[in-house]
Amino acid sequence: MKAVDILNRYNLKRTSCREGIIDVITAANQALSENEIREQLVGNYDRTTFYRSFKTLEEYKIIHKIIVDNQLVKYALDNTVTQKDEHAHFYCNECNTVKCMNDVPVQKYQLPDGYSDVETEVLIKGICSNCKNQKNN
Amino acid sequence: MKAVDILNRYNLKRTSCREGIIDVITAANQALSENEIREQLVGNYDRTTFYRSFKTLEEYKIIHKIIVDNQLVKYALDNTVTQKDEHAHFYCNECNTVKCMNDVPVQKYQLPDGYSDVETEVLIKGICSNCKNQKNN
DNA sequence: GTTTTAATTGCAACAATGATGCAAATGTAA
DNA sequence: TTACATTTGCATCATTGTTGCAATTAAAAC
Repeated sequence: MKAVDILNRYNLKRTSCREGIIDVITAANQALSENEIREQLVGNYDRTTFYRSFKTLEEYKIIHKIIVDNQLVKYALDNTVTQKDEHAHFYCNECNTVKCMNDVPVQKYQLPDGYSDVETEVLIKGICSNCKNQKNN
Repeated sequence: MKAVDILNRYNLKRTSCREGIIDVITAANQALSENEIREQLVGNYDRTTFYRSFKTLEEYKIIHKIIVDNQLVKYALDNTVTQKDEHAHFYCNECNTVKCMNDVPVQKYQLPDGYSDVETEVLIKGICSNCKNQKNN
């Protein structure tokens, strides 16, 4: 889906900053940090504008944050946009990339009596296939 | 285990700030935020000291952070100290508390070819038994 | 195409937080 | 009690999240 369509769907104004952020995230096959997105973005935006664009896109659940070790922040398109189910995230300890594992659904957890779950976040850390290959060569 | 013993085990100096932080976290039956810990702490410590104590305790894996929605930060004793297995965390959307679900082990996820996992973090969001009870009354 | 209106931008400014250098204070072991 | 290494508190700075406001821009109405 094109950035314009996504923005329209939520009645958000089509500004170049928002459109750019969505385009960059869509094009990437991994979650990107704020800086990685800024670098790939055409045009230079004020810090505040950039920050507010993210905030808006998050509020409307177009993108979502993934945090690793409470430091590294990466962004990816949200399920509501990609139409996929709740999925696990994978963080590679080698190359520090984050990927949405669309084929790895979040499992159901059996909670103690009285607890009810609404949503579950799963972050798997390890070595990605890319880095594994490089090690074997 | 007493705070002193924990510090000794890692050859960390027994300072009142470190000891206090560990004591407060140990006494609580839920994960606490930095402010919650500071409030319960006897004595007043400089912002930097407090911050550095946390950093040290985290480095030595005595405590660990749990982040919810990338905003709320809570701390709990680490597995290496409590001797428990990798467990899920539960965040209550009502009372905003975080608990270590020691009885809810992290499940194994089947990753795509080439990926290997080292560690998995699970955060389950929902309603805790306390809040559920209050609603039913 | 022009006008109108509401949302967005860029800027200034501030708060909160993470981080470091350094002298004074403290914990630990000799 | 002394000696040494670590930690503390303070000053200071960088980064990041946030808001108010006037200027600008997007979208809708004409």
